[in-house]
Amino acid sequence: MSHHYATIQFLRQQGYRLTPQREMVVLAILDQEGHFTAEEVYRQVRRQSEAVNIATIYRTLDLLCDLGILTAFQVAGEPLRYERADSPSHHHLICRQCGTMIDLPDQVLHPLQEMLLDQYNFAAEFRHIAISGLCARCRDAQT
Amino acid sequence: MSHHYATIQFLRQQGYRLTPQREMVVLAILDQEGHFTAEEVYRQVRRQSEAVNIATIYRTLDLLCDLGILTAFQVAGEPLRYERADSPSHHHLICRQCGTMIDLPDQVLHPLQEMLLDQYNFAAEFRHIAISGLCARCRDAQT
DNA sequence: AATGTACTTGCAACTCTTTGCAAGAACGAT
DNA sequence: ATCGTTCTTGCAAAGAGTTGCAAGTACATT
Repeated sequence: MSHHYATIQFLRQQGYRLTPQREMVVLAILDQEGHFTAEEVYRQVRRQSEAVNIATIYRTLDLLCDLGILTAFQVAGEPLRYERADSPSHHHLICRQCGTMIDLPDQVLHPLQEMLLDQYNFAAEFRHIAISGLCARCRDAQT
Repeated sequence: MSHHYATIQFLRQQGYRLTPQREMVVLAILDQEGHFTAEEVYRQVRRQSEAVNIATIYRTLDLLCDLGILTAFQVAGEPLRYERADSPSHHHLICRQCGTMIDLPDQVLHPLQEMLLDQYNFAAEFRHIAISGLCARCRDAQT
């Protein structure tokens, strides 16, 4: 899903119509690195064309999430962020005090995942989670 | 923290002023069982007095979170929910196929919590999390 | 009890996101 | 190439929550 044409084709395959707006959004998100907000995609798209409404951006990003091309996550109090689903799976530690975000590799959750499968017979799917807490500095500052 | 007077005193101890608005919010949340939204607290408080603004409700709930009297959590796509911090911590496994909810004792997350503290120096706070995945039955049905 | 200051509140405006609805457009069928 | 259906979009308004600012008030000080 790294080339925009593949994504466009996939859209059509799923029975969605190919509109210029959707194509521009797809192009814009392939340009982004890491995670991005709807607002950022909007600004990027607007550089190409005035004729796009922010509501369409939101709807398209939502659609791309449903199709598994994007994943979304939210840091409390901040706008929703999107990320390409083909980027390596990872999670975030977010300090509730200072807002620092620490990237967390996927495998950190493997032990928990195995445990839930063993003891609860439940196949947990951690797509893109954000764990809230206190970072080292804010914890030190508190005491 | 089960009696409202204790909470009120605690507020004052921390250097916050005791206003009728804050007292009414504290009384209202002690009335609630389980989790509740800002809107629900607002309605409850409005039954006592017209003279409270929704912004004050939000600010007070926010303050009570900071003080550790409440915790907040959000189910995606739903309004933020608050819960008394002294209620027993509970988590859920939610099957994305059949919707079954499995209760999860708090200590299940302890190993992960310790690991994050050890290796990332991050004090994770798991309050009322919902883990999505597939339960045993739906997994069997799929193969 | 009156006063001053700093904290709080109410209000209105604003941010982020979603939604209803009518107008517009993609695309399969003719 | 045209038509019709159905999907999409733009627009405006609404929902959820936050914020700046001026007015109000709790509380320590006198």
